[in-house]
Amino acid sequence: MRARAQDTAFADALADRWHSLAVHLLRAVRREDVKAGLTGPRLSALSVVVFTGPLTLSELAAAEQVKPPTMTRLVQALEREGLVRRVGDPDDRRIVRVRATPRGQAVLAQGRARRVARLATPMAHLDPTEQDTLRRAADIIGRVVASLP
Amino acid sequence: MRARAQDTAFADALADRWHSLAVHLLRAVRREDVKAGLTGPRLSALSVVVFTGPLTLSELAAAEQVKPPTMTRLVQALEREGLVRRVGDPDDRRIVRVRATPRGQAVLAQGRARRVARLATPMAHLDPTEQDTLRRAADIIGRVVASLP
DNA sequence: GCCAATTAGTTAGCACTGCTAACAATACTG
DNA sequence: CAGTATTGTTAGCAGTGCTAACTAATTGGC
Repeated sequence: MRARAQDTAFADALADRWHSLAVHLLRAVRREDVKAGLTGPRLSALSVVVFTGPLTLSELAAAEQVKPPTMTRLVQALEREGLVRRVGDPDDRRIVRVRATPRGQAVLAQGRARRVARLATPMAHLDPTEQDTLRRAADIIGRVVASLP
Repeated sequence: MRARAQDTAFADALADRWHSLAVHLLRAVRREDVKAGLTGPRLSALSVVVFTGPLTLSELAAAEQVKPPTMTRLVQALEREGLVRRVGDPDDRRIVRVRATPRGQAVLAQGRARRVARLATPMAHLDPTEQDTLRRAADIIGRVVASLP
């Protein structure tokens, strides 16, 4: 059994490393987003709308971990560009449902392809063992991140 | 040998997953940065100044992958808060060297500890096999990210 | 049924980051 | 020395994110 101090130091080093990796990964990927003609947050929100289907504005804000006023503005921008449509709910007229237009779906598919390709290309060249390590690590990191308050 | 299409699809899924993880990891960590009284970019710049020692403004901008005007503003903010000092170079008077003050070093140490702790705590509770997976995955992701243009 | 409390979304205004373009000051070079 | 290159700054823009304050609609208690 390792001493507690050593465990902590090891975990600190891991945490530091992963933080740094996240920063660099995102910086690299974000450059690609620009080419889609959409900023990161807009592309990300559009992605949720496309894949999760019509959502209320609040649901979308929660999914993107953003406050409602911020999402209002993102949706306005997406709507101005014709990528998304706001549909009122007949039963509860306070509610705004957001759904992707066909053009929104197309733009997302392209932007996503570009963005993912940037990471996917080097990942496709890893050997199968390494790919498997990444798959398992993703689950672990996913749990760690999900556990954060 | 697997078909090319399958390899690509697997790598795409991995890439997508890691992109999403990076976004969520950083969002969680950034909340901690706020408690340091510093925003993410300022803390990050301060970190480079503290660990890499005195740097010119351009070097700092390059290290943070940001354009000079952005770094000028970050350094101004850090200087206003007494965390950093700008020192002119006697040999080349165009140059501004940025160095951390003792207070800057102290603030960084605290903020960094808080930020890292947020990730390190759940990571310390992983079993050793999982920690090892993360360590190996970090190297792989590091190589992938480093390979990006 | 009606008024109060709650809920969904919006508007306004702020701080911050990041960019480009244009500029000043200094250093280098033919 | 004149012209060019480099370093850093200022100005002004677009975008994100927040809180506070507001409107409109729904729900609950009486």
